[in-house]
Amino acid sequence: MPVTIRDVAKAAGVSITTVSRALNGYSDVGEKTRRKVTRIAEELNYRPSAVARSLVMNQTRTVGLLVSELTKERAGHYFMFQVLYGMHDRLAELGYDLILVSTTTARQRLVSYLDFCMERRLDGVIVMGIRLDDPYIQEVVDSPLPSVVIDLPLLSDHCGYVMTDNVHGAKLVIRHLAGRGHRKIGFVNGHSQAAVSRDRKRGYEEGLLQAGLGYDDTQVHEADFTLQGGADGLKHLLQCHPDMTAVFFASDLMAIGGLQYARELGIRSPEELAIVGYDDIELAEFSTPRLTTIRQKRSEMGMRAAEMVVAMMKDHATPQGVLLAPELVVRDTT
Amino acid sequence: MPVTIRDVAKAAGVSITTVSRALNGYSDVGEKTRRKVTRIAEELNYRPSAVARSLVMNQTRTVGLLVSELTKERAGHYFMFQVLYGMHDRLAELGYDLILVSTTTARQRLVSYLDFCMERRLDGVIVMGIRLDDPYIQEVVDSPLPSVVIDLPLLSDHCGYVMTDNVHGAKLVIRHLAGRGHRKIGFVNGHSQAAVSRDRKRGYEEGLLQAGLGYDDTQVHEADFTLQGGADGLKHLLQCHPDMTAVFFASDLMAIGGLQYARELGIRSPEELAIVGYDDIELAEFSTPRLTTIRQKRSEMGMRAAEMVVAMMKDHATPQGVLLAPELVVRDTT
DNA sequence: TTGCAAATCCAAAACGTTTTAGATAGACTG
DNA sequence: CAGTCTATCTAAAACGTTTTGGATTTGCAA
Repeated sequence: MPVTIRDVAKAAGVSITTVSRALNGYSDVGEKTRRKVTRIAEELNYRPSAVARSLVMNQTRTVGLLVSELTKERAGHYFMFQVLYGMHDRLAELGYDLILVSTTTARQRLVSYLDFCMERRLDGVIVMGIRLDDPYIQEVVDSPLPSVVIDLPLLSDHCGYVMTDNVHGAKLVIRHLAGRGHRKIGFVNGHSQAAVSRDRKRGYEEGLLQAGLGYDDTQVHEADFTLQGGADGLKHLLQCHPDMTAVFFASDLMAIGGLQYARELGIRSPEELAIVGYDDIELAEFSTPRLTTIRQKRSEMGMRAAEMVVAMMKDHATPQGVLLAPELVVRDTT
Repeated sequence: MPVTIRDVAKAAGVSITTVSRALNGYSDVGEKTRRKVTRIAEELNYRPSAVARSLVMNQTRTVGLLVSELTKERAGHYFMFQVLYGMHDRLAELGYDLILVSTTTARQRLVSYLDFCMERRLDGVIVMGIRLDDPYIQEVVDSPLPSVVIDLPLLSDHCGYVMTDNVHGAKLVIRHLAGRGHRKIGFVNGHSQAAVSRDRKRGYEEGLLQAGLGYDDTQVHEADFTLQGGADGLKHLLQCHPDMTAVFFASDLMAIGGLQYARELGIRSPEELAIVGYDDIELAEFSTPRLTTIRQKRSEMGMRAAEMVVAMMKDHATPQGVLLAPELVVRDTT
């Protein structure tokens, strides 16, 4: 059995109060007792129980990560992994831990996501990969639990969000392509139940208008965010518009799928078809030809989400909507 | 403040003991009191505090996931994500939760990984992405905490492992290539500090001998597990052995890197160069040409690890070494 | 010496559960 | 009717911390 504060107190010949206060750096404990207690705690290899502490302090210093993509299609991980990395790293810095709350957990226990968080007494929660039609969405907004959503503009009393400015990102793409002289630009979007899809589509549209190019609904094709979806999207677009000279894909994975499909048809990029992706995942730099894309600062997204949820938890900060700036990365496909 | 067992007891007009026993399905509580208690608990939306329960039951029903790759190179996620998925899913089924314990957490707190687990009173731990020269390795083996390591054959009193039979997997590759008539087969291995690299190299070697082909050290090149590493590896191999007709890469990502490099040189696969990868990540099926590879049952790896650690925790099962069977997936590059 | 402030220390309560060891009441046995 | 058994309930202890409110000691001025 692990050594408790009582053991330390006994060995040091002081009360458990003193041990607690000595170890936690309170000022009302003498210097030599403090040293003695510290030494003995060290010797006994004492580790204060986080669970006992949580009980009495009424906070677990734990935030949940709710990710629904963990269960279904897993195309999301190219994007999510680095967000997770940044998030976890910053949380650790701030002294918080991360526990996984995929929706499967909730479903299998037949309790709602919120109930799970309540039972575990989580201090806050970060939500990622959630769709507009996801039933959890309402729960997140309504919940009094401090929460931050990634890639979905939910703002309420206890809910903030972090995402990239996708409208602007898509506009950057169109401006870039128009600048290269393209007049007919297609768009393979992600599924309509992602908030980012709506924004990127709006950016695409506004970008076209600003560039003096007309918007044509038939030049847009909606797919999922997978390789296959990208290939299918391009195929469909080329059927309707064989004279298209550039295509914008709403994710790098889809763009790479499109690139492969183009290669199969013997269409060379960028000579015959310019291609632009979105996200700047690692693969974008290593595809052949290297993919022009919009960079999202993924690990920063994670960090900002972590910071916001912590601020809400400990300083009762009011939730905010954070929009990160996208960045055009020009490589070989344009 | 959340509603406690005391509130329920008061509202139901019984003792807290009875509430506890009613809700936990004990037999020494009358049917009508049970119904009443259940109803009231429901009405008050009572959620028993997992932390209070953990304290008194002396178990947190939480296992830690220690993954070192979360912090450094992130090539690992193509492989790890689905392992994580299977692991988390099975753990949830078994009533356990997963908490992230990347090494950054430990480092930033200046406590060892084990101390972290002790403080949080984790019931067990699963380790992934660890290297042979990782300092944590010793801690894991020595620790009395039930642990399961993925892709590293560590077996001790409290430590089991789950991995694919990599020797066999590599042999399958060589047998397949030899069967296709290849006489000179190169090997781009992962870094030497991965246990899987050693095994795959051994399988490569034994496979060659069994096929009656000689083993030649200069036909092996060691890289990291990245796209770039694969490209560099192939480049190096082709310089020494321009007459090589097939190359086996120790990961799909490296193989895809090699494929790209080959395309740049105008070398067609499989006509001029057969290529085989390892892992069967999603990308393998969508590369052009589609990649022949060895499938690892990633989500099963996660599940088996979950099951083992749970068995060790609650049934004091003795740890085991689990070797999963690899599977040759023949596609277009051979 | 007395009084008082400051510096140290500590007993006990509290956090929200589970579990132990009995208590109470009703039913049955003889 | 006494005794025993069973069914149902509960008071209190325990888990390992933090915190509150005070107790004790020390040092120093009056």
